[in-house]
Amino acid sequence: MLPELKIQPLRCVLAIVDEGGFHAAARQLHRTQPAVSMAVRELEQRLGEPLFEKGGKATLTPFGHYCVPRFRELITQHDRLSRELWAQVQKQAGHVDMAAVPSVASRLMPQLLSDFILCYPDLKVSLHDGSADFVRRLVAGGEVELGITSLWREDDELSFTALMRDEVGVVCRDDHPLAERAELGWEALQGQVLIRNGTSRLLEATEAEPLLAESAFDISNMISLTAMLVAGIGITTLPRLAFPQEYERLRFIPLVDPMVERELGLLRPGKRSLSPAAQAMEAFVIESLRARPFAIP
Amino acid sequence: MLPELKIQPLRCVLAIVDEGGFHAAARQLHRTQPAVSMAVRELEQRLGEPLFEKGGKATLTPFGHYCVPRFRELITQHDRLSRELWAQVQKQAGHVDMAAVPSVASRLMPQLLSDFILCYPDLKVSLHDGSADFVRRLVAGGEVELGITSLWREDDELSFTALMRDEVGVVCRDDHPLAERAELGWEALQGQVLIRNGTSRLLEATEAEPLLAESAFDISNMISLTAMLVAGIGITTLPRLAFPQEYERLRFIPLVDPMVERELGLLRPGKRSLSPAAQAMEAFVIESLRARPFAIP
DNA sequence: ATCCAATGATCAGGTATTCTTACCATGAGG
DNA sequence: CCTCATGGTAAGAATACCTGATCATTGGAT
Repeated sequence: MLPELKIQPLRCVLAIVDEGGFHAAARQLHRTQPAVSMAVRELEQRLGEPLFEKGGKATLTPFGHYCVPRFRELITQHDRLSRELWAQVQKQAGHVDMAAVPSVASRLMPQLLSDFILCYPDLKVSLHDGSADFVRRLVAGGEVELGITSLWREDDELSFTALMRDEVGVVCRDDHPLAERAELGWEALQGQVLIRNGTSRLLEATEAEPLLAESAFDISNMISLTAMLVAGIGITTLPRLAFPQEYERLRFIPLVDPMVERELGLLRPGKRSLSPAAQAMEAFVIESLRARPFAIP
Repeated sequence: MLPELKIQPLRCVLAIVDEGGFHAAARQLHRTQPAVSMAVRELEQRLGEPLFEKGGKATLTPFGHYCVPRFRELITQHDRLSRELWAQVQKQAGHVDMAAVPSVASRLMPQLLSDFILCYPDLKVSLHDGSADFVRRLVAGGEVELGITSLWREDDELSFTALMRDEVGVVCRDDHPLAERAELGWEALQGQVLIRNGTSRLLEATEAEPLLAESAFDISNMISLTAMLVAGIGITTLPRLAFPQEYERLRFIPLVDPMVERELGLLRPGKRSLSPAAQAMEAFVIESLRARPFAIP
């Protein structure tokens, strides 16, 4: 019933009008002149009404005059869309929603993002941060496309790419008896006031697990935790990256017996694919973190 | 450089999304399922980015989600335009600019237009009126598409279709000595006060031409002319259709010696073609006036 | 007047595109 | 385990499309 207008014939008509002739139009369109003639004729008989006068010159009929601005409008819309999609695919535009664990968000992401926008100046990035589980839920729920986190629970809906090792150490105030030690074994911590935190479960299923039973506090908030450490109330264990190095009085002593480390990496939806912008970010994150100390090759 | 998006593949994508599957989409589009698959694949590799996830079900990628509303927008625009053009061609919409000589405009057009809009309820008509020469100039200049007028000068830019004969007669007041005559020859008018008007040149090159030399007045405005006739100041000649029959005291006496008549007909651009709406009007005018008294078959 | 250059139109031919028919792989449910 | 649904794949056919050569007409120049 309704005629299906194709883009190219419309473009032909506009070219004829703009260039003022079939030959010139053909030149502009990189076609031969008969192609232009036939495209127009096909369009005309599809519409059931001629667009150009029959005699010699390329003159519009009244109906043609009526059509041209409308054709031009549709072509403009088409080209705008085409350019827009192309920009997306070429990563010259787009948006990435991502999430990271707080230590990564504050210690790695600033540099990483500022490098990223140098490569892709027109991409926009939104960064959420929260616990590893929070990050996992954001990725699984599709609210963000990528997460940088540590994974402890396998999930076949998601795919995890390990990128960095982050060793666990003991954090205490500089006047603590253990503060000057270069490294520690877990036995040295027995009897100490140990404050649990969100990362403490890394010690589970290791030789150091008995320590967890002794701990009196469990502080998940990082600000509160550091306040307690600075006040000398106790000690805690943290991955190195989560150690708040901006506090002068706190010390980080690697735990070597047992050696405990978390694997930080990139979490992405396993089945679903990524937006072009997120693909760029994914590749960029992997390349950046692989080039760092403690990287997992 | 920029990919040329075709309408049909986009429609495929929307159908898949709306119907929730390739098979259902194919059914809706009256295509086979492989055609849909291939259309999508072709579009995807033209964009350089998949729109649907690869595994089994018809699920959009993030890029697909990004595209669908934009595709829908473009398709909507396309369909709107398509419907609009179709309505024009089918004469279900459109506009006719036309012009007519005053006698036609006031005596024939009211009925004709009211009949016309019964046939084409959605067409709009603009009617201008003026002297025959004014009508000719409007048509020649493209300001109106059709004119109904009498033609005395040939013009190969325009094409004229004669439709009605309109005989010239003498108009006088009911108490005039000639008022009761059933018909007149030109000799009977000698010595009368003859008022020229815009139609008087019809007498030129006829036996009655000497009368024109005697006339003292030349009144082109119809209101003024009738006022003078009603006042009994003189008599004039007019085609029957231009005779203002609403004035009870005026009489129309056919001039039979010589028999003078004008041909009223339809004037249209000779070379240029007409808009669909004007084509409808042209055919309607010809058919209507051919069915009238004094018609020229 | 006559030639000439330029314009569109036309037609035959080959090439691409795009549809269909038939068949395959996979996964969910009985 | 079988069946029915999904979508994907391959080969043939129909269609659309472009090209190259040729023709008819027109408007200037000579």
